[in-house]
Amino acid sequence: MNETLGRYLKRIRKERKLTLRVVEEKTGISNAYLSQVENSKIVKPSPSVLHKLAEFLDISYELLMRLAGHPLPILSTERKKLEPAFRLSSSFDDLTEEEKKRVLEYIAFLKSRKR
Amino acid sequence: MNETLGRYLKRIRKERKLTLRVVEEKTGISNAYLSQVENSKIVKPSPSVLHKLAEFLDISYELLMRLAGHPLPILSTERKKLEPAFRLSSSFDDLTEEEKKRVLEYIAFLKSRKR
DNA sequence: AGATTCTGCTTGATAACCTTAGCATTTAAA
DNA sequence: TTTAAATGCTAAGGTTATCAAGCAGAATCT
Repeated sequence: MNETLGRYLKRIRKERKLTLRVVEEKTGISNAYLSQVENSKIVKPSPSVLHKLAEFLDISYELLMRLAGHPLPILSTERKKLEPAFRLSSSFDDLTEEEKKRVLEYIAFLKSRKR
Repeated sequence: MNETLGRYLKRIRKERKLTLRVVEEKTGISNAYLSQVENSKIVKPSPSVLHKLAEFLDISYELLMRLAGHPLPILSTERKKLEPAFRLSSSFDDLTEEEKKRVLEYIAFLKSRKR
């Protein structure tokens, strides 16, 4: 199955170990609605809803818009030239040593699963 | 009165000397609906509708989104202001694109948890 | 164990978007 | 001038997004 808005959002939420009700509390979007979005009962949430989710989960609003099938102002292909896909922002430096370790462990974990 | 979506669209259409029905023909958006939008009976047309209008009238989709009150992705000019990117250790490079994305999301999440 | 809370989900209601049909006035054709 | 077409609009209805309430099973507590 290819990546869809609902599948993507559910995966991210699970990765963050968040419940539907926690997301509801922080974003104001009802858990009932979130459930429907995650299970693709709802096709096109409004930009406003997608923006709240992107902000709280700290993921790309632009990606959510694209997954929802909303037209985007600037082609993402053009934008990728400005921001090479896989660079870490300098905010990595802001992490504590403990957190940096966890990131590196997470990378190691991903690699270990490859075989 | 300050500039609203409806007022702006009506002004542009008049400037182009187009009728509601011509716009309907070319965009597939009903003249009835267009009338309601122009007279602010409708507050937030979908991004899809705004995109069709922007294309046909040859005006900025981004501006229409802003006038409609839809959140916008970060503009490319603002994005350039972001601090220079920073590369992680070589182990990061061995990951697949998908895995890199997850790592970045995880870092972003850790950062967001701080406050 | 039994009780209580947590979690994801479904159902029914409301609101907003959007269309089809049609009306009133203005414009243009005859 | 009479008739026909064009134009903007509104009313009514369908479609879709969104919420409030509540249910069933899982997890947790006592």
